[in-house]
Amino acid sequence: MSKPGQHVISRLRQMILSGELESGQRLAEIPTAEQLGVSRTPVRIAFRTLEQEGLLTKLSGRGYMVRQVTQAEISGSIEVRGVLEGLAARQAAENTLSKAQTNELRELLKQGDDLFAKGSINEQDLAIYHDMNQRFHQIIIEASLNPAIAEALSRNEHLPFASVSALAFDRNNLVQEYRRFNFAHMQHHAVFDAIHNGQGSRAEAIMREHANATHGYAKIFSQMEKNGEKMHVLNNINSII
Amino acid sequence: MSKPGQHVISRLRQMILSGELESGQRLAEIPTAEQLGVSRTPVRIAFRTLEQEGLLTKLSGRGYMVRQVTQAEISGSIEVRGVLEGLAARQAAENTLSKAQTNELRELLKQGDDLFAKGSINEQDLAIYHDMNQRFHQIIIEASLNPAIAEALSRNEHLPFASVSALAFDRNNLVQEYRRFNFAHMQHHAVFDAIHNGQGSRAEAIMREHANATHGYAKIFSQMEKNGEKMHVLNNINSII
DNA sequence: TATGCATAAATTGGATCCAATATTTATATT
DNA sequence: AATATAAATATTGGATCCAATTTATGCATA
Repeated sequence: MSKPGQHVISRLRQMILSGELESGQRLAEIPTAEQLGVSRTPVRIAFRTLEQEGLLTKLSGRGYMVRQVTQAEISGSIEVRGVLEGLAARQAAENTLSKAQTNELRELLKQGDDLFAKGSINEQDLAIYHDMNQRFHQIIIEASLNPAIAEALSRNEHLPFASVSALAFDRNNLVQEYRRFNFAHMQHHAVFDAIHNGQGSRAEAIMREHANATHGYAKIFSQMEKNGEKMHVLNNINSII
Repeated sequence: MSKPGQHVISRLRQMILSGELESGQRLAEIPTAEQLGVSRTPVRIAFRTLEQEGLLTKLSGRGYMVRQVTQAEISGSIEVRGVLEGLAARQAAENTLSKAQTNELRELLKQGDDLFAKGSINEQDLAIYHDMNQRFHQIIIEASLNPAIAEALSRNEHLPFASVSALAFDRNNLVQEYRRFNFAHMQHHAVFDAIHNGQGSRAEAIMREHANATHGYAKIFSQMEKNGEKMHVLNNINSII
């Protein structure tokens, strides 16, 4: 049996993000504790932590609920991420990248070039690009030397406003996804160039536009919502990020 | 005796923000529980909550510590608040203010005009302006209709990057504070005008500049730090906000 | 005197019991 | 049948005990 403790939080978080616990589903301490094979104490702490992370909503007197997010909230979150990552790009440009950061960013861009050179992508390519994209953004946030950015971002990291990056939600349309991600990749090039040349304002502007591309996915969710389809939002979102 | 429960969190938070618990001070569950007259359980939950709020730092195996913030973190936080409040101003302009919001903002600006018309301010004026300023910013954040902004801001609300607003830290120099706050007040006018005229980009730019004015206070803290003075940062910051 | 090891102390983590509160259900009354 | 009231249920909140882990201390040894 896996170690208990802090792991209850991770386990519940993973269950929410994977969609195993559906958006809107109610959770009470006792049944959850029994299900996980632990006592109420760690579950209580986990619920409060996940509530603060924005993954659970408290229902006074009736337990907790897996948070439901509306399309408006998704769009708003995309905007927030845009300005925060834009600030990161600006400050990274002002601070100058370290040699190691420059090298790793160049390597990531190179790998992306190879990926898109074929003129088409498959699901595996998307998975690869997903990881590369995450790393790309992470480096820039680190290079900003502003821990407050990561702190502000962490509140919403499970939400869908992420930069255009990874596994397409609608994987059936790989032609469209190729265009989408190839364009995002070109934006990465532009962001890097601006940062590398110390053009803070330019880097910020491109990064904000880059983040806005994610609105396309928000629209897909919106459409699903209208069609009455179940919106495993947190799940899908997380795949996209 | 006051009701226990959720109040342990509020009490500890207030003790930290007021400076009663000094920055860097260690806190353990048992002594804290005894001091507050409760059991360990609510204290445990409170510690984790306050850690997530950024008020406590966990020391593995040695309890918790009231968070210490460096001057660099303060400056970084000011920048973060700048872009978030800038976004709020932009979106408020795009959404159009409600009649009630327009009226209240106008009333606040009018009261500010009266306050600064005298050509000087005293401590009481600063306290009044503090409340007015908070309300001014709150309305704009609400008018953005973007809850993600408030959510991202909440993570840092106890930190010092706030908009130039309120009780001067260095209250002895009231002439300088008059200039500082009068200028901030004029920026409020400009932000309102831009929002009212639907000029989103302009509103955002002014708001960002407005937030940057707070850097002046960060420098004061920096100076104190160099002089080896104790930096009750959270306390002072909170008074300034 | 410095260092490594063993022991003691401090501290958090988990489980369980009891208390308080809010919600739901059932019942009686009009 | 609708409503108010009361009982029952569900659920969280707090206290306390025990376990596990980490840190601090002291002692022996080189």
